[in-house]
Amino acid sequence: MKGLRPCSLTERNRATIRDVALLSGLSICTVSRALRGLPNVSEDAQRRVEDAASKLGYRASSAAARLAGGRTGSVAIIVPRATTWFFAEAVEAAEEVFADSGLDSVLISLRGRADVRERIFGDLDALAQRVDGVLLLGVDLGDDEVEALAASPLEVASMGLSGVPWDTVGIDDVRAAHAATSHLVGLGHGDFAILAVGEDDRGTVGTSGDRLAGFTQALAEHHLEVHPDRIIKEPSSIEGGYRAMTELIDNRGLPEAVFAACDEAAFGALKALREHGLSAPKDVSLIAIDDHPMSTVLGLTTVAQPVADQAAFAADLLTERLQGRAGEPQVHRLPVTLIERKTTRRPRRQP
Amino acid sequence: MKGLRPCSLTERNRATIRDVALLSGLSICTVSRALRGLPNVSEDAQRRVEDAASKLGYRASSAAARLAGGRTGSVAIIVPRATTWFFAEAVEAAEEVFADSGLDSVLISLRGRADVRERIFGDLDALAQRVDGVLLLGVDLGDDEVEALAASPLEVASMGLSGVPWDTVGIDDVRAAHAATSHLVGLGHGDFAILAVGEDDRGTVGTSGDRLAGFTQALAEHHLEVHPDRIIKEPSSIEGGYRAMTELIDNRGLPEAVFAACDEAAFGALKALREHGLSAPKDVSLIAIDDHPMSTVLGLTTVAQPVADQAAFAADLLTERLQGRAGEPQVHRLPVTLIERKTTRRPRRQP
DNA sequence: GCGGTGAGTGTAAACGCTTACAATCACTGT
DNA sequence: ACAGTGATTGTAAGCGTTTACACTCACCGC
Repeated sequence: MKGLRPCSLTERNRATIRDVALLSGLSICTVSRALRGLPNVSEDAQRRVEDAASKLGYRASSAAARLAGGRTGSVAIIVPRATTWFFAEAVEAAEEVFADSGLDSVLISLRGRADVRERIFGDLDALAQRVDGVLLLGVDLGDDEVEALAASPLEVASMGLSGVPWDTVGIDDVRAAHAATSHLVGLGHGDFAILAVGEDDRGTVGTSGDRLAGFTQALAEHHLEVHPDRIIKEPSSIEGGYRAMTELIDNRGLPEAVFAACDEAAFGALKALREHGLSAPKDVSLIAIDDHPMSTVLGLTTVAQPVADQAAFAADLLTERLQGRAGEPQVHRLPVTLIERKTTRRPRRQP
Repeated sequence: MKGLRPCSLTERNRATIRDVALLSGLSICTVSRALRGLPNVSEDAQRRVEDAASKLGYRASSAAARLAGGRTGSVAIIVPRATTWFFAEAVEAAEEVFADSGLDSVLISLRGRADVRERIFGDLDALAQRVDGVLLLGVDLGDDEVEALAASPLEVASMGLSGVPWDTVGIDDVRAAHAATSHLVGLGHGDFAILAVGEDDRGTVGTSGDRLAGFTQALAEHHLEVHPDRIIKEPSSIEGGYRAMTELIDNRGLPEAVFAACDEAAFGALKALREHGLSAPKDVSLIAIDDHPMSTVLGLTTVAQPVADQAAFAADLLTERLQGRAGEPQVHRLPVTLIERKTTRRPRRQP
């Protein structure tokens, strides 16, 4: 207690840990430990520190803490795109969880820009310098990226990813697609198509791949085969859905029932239908996955998934890891529910 | 499983400014100056520093820079909500600008939570400790908040705010509403309503207030008065628009033409119409402001505003401020364009 | 009594940068 | 010649934490 010269804290300067030490009559070190809830602090000391800190309105400098080897107090939320409803919803839910834990959320949108992706995953050390952990929302990762992330000092959690060596939460996409398709089959349809399953250089993988699998599987269970012609590979977006449905109408022939990979693709499909003087469910049954807020407006039948819940859950898991939870990576699948609205119905059998 | 990780890689230490100094044969101080583009560095020194830095893959530690009184290298993007299309679009555009300038974007969503708002604006020092600047996207500020922000060391820029002592960009909401309303008038309608102009404890202010003003003004120019009954105060959301239109249909009587404060409100209105067996433009002309991606799907006539451009512009202004630009705060208004689609048409005059 | 133990506390050295201030050096005008 | 000047460079003192390590005391079993 002798090395500390009294430091008059003026009104412009924040109180430092030193001021707290002085006021509480303890050393900086003890204060630091007390503040962080570390062991080996007597109850008396703990109380004195807390009193002094609150009296001074003390708030630790994150910069100093970070530099001294502590944590940065922030996490990165990485998304492929930030503009779609799905990701906006997920980002906000995650941000809320982090904010409530006192963590700053650094948003990183890949925006489909290869240079951005490169910049981030190519230098994870740089990222690790600025954040403690990474929350991946719907980012499809290459093996090399998974490896790099796992090897980095960063804690990681993800949403909508599987087979990764960290905590992850999502829905069972195969099952969701299966449910949607089964609904279509149950209605009595006989001719099916699947819309807007995206494709990247590794083929139809990830979410799209799973949904296609669920679709195929459900049909197979009813001894129905899927003609390759009925699988329209377009991005899972309004535009993609629009182009896919247009292709169906113009060239491949309208099926009785259509399963769109996501609600937004279904919206695009609806637009294409309308432009051709067609509509659902009159001319075709249409179902999707998501339950976008616009789906209720358009009466779209869909398999609802809890987007915010998934993201919040994943954010929680990451937060816990950052607080030191150890153990095997967890995998959680949240349930989905079919919401029947007005774009699906039994086919009218032609005479 | 976290089983095998190359320890050597993880343990590796980054190059520090010291290493650069050593390699270049210059002092730390000179290196620091060279790296930051400060004056009083010879061309020779500059080159040597750059060579050494790139050879070592040097990246400054933001934590250390921050602690030493320099900049944090990050900015806060504050939004009232992150889940709507409007804000998602704006956030991503801003994030892109910041990322390209090497700035981290810390996302803060107010989420309508008073405690969050309090936490942020009540302790701007804490925020200033973690970010260099703040970008406000569509956040309606109280006078006290404007004052606090202006008094803080933070650089500030905003989108969709006026009368503030910092750079701001937006559209002319009065004029946009005027254009929308004039379109309705030009079509020959005689009975108008405005939907989903939000209201907070200070009355109808900000964007909603301006749009209401533009509406009233356009009608006044044609010697038309607005009955208070025809101003439906509800939040500018799908739900709000739905409730507003329902109120109109059920209780106040369907007008000939409706101006919704934003596209999403119009979507809600469309839903209400459909539920009553009505539709636009058959039973009512409907126009809004925004040009949401779903508007093309639904054929909504609207006044398009460049959301991403506004946000990017504001982000640019903030970036420049952070780089030392001085001068009077700038105010920019970006142009809007009326997009006529299928929810508006001339009234069929009853006999 | 005595080394051993462990909880509670303090000392001081990092952490990697910024920045006053001092130092150097070639010119300048007188 | 010589103080003055301005451009360039170096020295070293912080910035506010964390943390390895040392220290002080009961208190223990023997």
